[in-house]
Amino acid sequence: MKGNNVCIREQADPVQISNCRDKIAANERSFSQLSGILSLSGNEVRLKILYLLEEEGRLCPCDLSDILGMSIPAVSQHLRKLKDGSIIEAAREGQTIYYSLKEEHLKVLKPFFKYINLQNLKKQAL
Amino acid sequence: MKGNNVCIREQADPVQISNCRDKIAANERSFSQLSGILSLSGNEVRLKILYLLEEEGRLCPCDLSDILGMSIPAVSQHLRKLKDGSIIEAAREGQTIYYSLKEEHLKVLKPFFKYINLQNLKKQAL
DNA sequence: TTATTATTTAAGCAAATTCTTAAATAAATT
DNA sequence: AATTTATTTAAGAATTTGCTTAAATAATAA
Repeated sequence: MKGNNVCIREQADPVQISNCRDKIAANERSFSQLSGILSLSGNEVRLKILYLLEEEGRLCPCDLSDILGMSIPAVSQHLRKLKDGSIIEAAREGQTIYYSLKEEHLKVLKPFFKYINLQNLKKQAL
Repeated sequence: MKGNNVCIREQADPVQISNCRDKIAANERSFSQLSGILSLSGNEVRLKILYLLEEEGRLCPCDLSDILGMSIPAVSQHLRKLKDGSIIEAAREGQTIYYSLKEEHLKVLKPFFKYINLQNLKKQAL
């Protein structure tokens, strides 16, 4: 960011700006963590995967690929991102690997599932 | 997606898979809408902007640029995305344009602000 | 031990994201 | 009318994302 091209508003409130800077600085970690979770959930395929895991308890890459109509490597790569973000966990059972939601970030995710199901109810009420 | 490279599990439950497909199909619009909001909020800069608008009521690009320490065009382009997504709205006042949160999607956003403030309280409790 | 099944990994590519810089609007001031 | 101020827009570059295809693991079955 260059110094010029900057507007120095006369009406700007330096106290407000300073307070805002403090608020941002005080929550830097939270913004980083939360935006991480949100950007993972903000992909339509991954949001569907999370919703399905909530509904079904656990699912394997093979079934997810079947349900979502996309290739297994594509699904697997989404699952890895979610796992890297500590949003889901894997449990092996023979050759099959079952993925499920981790408790850790469920509080952030639950409202999303509620939103989806609420929209569905509204639709059915018509 | 190619037909081969597909695993046809013997233990796969065709009824479960069919039900899952139905659930996804029934909520296609909701997934699209919600993932849109989440991907907008999933950028750290935009999440900060949304948080600041919630805290302050309204802010202009100039002040946001100052608070966040980034160029005005960069901020302006984030604001446009948020406006295109109906998450914020603009109100002109002379040369200054004030942005604020729209009521429409506040229900989805509110938990994020609560999360940030809760983390902050936890930190202060130490 | 060889083949099959379920999954992951890696390389490559097209598209999307996010910044920078420079130029264009648009309102207020001189 | 010309200048300043606040903001947007556009073009370009670096990075990230999300798929495809092919090859690599890893467990089970023949």
